[in-house]
Amino acid sequence: MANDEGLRGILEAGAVAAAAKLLGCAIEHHARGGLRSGTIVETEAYTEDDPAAHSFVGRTARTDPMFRRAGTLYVYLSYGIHHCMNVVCAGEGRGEAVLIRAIEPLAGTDAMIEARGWRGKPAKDLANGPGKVCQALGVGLHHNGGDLLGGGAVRLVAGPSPPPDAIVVTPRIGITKAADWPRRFVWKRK
DNA sequence: TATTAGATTGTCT
DNA sequence: GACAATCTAATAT
Repeated sequence: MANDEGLRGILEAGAVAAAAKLLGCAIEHHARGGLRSGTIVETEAYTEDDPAAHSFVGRTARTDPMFRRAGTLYVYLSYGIHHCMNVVCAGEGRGEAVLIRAIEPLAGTDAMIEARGWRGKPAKDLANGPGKVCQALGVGLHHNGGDLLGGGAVRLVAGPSPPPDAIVVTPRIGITKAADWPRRFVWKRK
């Protein structure tokens, strides 16, 4: 585990390395209604040489935060209805980020269920997808460009690292380019 | 339980 | 005008 300074260093090391080490860390959203947080259990790395990455096309108005310094929160809207959150990695102008694909509810589970209209279904499936993570945590486009390490409403908190043998690397899903790149990291528990 | 098809909005060419 | 880093629901096994 590491403190905020340690986290920043991990992020600056690059998206691939950061994706593996972010497993076990927690995302916190400090809102008026209460604290909502979850443990990161699935990530996906996007680098500047990745055809599937938004940054591959170049820096645009939408992907601008992705080119900022490590620790920046990058939120984008997908398919017009779902938003996904990323942790910007590397350094200024690099265009690397880690997509938070899934978390395990830690605190404020009731608020998540109510926000998502989840009706008595297993909490395990409450945020097991990129779009669900944002919706469950209440993270929206207005958080885009924020600093996860700067004490904002949305924070990244260090947590216990899962055992190396519990980390599974698999091909990516839901994209049309370079989908077979093994850059999806899943914390598999037994 | 696994697989297939449809929905829906912003951004880029 | 077309595409996109997805989710949900319904149908088949």
